[in-house]
Amino acid sequence: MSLDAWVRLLQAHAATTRSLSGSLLAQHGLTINDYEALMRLARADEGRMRRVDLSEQLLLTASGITRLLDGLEAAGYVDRAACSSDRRVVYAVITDAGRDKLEEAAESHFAEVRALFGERFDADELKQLADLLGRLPGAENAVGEDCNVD
Amino acid sequence: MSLDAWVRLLQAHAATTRSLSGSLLAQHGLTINDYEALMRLARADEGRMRRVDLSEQLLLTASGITRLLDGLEAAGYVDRAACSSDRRVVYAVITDAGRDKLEEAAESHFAEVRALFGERFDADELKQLADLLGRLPGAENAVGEDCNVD
DNA sequence: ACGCTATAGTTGAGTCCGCAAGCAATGGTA
DNA sequence: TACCATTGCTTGCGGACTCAACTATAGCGT
Repeated sequence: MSLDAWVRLLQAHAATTRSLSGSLLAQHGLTINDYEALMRLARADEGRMRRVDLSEQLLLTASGITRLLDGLEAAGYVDRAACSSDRRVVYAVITDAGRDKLEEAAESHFAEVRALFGERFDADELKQLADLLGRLPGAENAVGEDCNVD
Repeated sequence: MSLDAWVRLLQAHAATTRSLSGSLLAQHGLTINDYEALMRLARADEGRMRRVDLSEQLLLTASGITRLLDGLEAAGYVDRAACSSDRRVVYAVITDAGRDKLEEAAESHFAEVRALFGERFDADELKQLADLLGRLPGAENAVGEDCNVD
């Protein structure tokens, strides 16, 4: 059995992410994970999530989320909010500034993703790719990004 | 157009790499990149490569390679060698200990990759996946890992 | 022979993130 | 009620990596 698939997954991801993450950072000062966090918060009920849930979706550890949100809070894109029913949890809430930032970043991010993938695959192939990759563990947390473009 | 493919690529890679890289580190004390570097050196002519070429294949910067090799040198898996025709280049040469380590690590790494992918895809799907991912930029540096199992 | 630019490599500072350890609140169980 | 394991979150430390700045060599053109 050839292990090409895995090696390509590794390499393709590294290269693709580097390019996308790089311009996101350069143009908007956001990490891929910053972006994903904002996106998830924006889509969540009342724009807020528990840190644990966020960490699960972003595949980061709890401490990783703490630091990620530290940055987003410092930038004013996210706020903290207490939970009335469980005093251990500290909600992360997206602010208006956060939504603005997300919208601004999404536009160019989408354009790039579309360019990268649209150039190389047709609709059927994209579907295949999504299907195949979707079987790998962890992929169940993936959410289509087209929901918030409508 | 749905961007699922990209999101899944991101998530699937993160999860897959975390698991594979984790056990490689836990069982053999090697990073994925350590492993890839040793593999590439082992396969190279005379077991040596210029640092620049290595960095291009591993998709790391020159400084990243310097530090990676620092570690492998300290562990005794890699040596330095001068180039007679160009005094700027410092070859990285895999040592016998390095080859031993690689062989040892490859065994369990393969088993895991095989388990992860073999469980979820049949031969045709693996081929499709490799083909599709191979079109992404950076993937041309991917080398099938089956070459050194024969 | 001189200077200029390009290339190979290293180093310092800084970022992102995981691990291990810790604290506080929660929800059983006795 | 008292205890205790579990859960949510934060913090100190360290690893891997990048970027920018630097040194040294190479290979021009003049």
